[in-house]
Amino acid sequence: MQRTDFGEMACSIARTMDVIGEPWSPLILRNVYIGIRRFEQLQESLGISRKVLAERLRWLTDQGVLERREYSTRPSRAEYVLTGKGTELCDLLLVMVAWGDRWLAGEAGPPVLYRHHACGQIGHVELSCSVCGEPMRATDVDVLPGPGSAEMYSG
Amino acid sequence: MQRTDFGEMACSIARTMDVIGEPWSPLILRNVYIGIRRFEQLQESLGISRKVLAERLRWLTDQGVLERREYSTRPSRAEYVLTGKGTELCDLLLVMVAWGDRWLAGEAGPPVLYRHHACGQIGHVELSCSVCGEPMRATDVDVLPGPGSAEMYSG
DNA sequence: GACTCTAAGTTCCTTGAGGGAACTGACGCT
DNA sequence: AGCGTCAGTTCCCTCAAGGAACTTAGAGTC
Repeated sequence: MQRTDFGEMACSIARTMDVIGEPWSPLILRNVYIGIRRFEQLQESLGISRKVLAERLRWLTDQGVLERREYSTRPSRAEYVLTGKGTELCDLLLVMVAWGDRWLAGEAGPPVLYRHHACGQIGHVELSCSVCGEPMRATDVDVLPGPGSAEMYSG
Repeated sequence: MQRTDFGEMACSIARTMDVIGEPWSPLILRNVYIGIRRFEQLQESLGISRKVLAERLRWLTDQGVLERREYSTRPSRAEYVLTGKGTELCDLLLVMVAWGDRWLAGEAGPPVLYRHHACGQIGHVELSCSVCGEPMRATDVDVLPGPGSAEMYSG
């Protein structure tokens, strides 16, 4: 639907939304991440239209987030795997999960749990500063124009 | 456009997407966050259709992410401010910025910089575990069904 | 060899959401 | 009275999502 081209905006949020902002894209990414890699499986597990799924997979592949890997050439059979770029995008999903669990899960509790390899505990992600390691949230930062800014407030 | 109702899925990613997954929503949130709070300012700064802006503001207000605050009743003049729920959602934007800056910024560099209050340095967010504080990324976790899961792989 | 099954898409049609421009209502200013 | 501002609403058009059916190409079975 998105006739406005977010990809050209001088804003990393808009540009990120351009890549995975379409509905379904994060869910496709999530499923590939947990091991659902093939067209048929993705279609069934998500209940997505085959047409839209094909479009999204092509887009995500074009963007370098997924890689289409043929495990059979005749007939053409493929699975989709995360690239490095795509794997880092899954970090974003963890943050969405943390927020969704906190604000939208309701009585039933979180639908999925994440066990951290390092400590073996069930936890969620928190944000910290890449420089000092202290917590870094939206309320803890000042926003300044950077080198790639076209104009004030556009990025 | 989204005829599929993500809000009812047993998946925190889908439910989060239901709240801010529509195009423009994250950008509206971002602008409110940096102080662009009024209809006219939002419309002009984003170049969004007035119709769509009105729809999004109503939706985000209904979801408890924004609060419509009238600063004049006659005539009706309002500004939109972030609720606690909405402020925490801005953390998600910081992660989108970090990814977008890293993978999409190109030659020009990041369009916006974020200075951390605690250390005064320009940095970006990194993800850490709420339990042990060590880095926690998509590659560092196991995914397990939780109490609110309807079925395997649905959340 | 014909029949069925599977996987990965593609094609076609309908509906509804996004975009844009114009309009509205209520006031303030001069 | 006339213009400007703000916060929307209304109208129309186009294009994307949803869904079902179709296609292609081989594998397995009788």
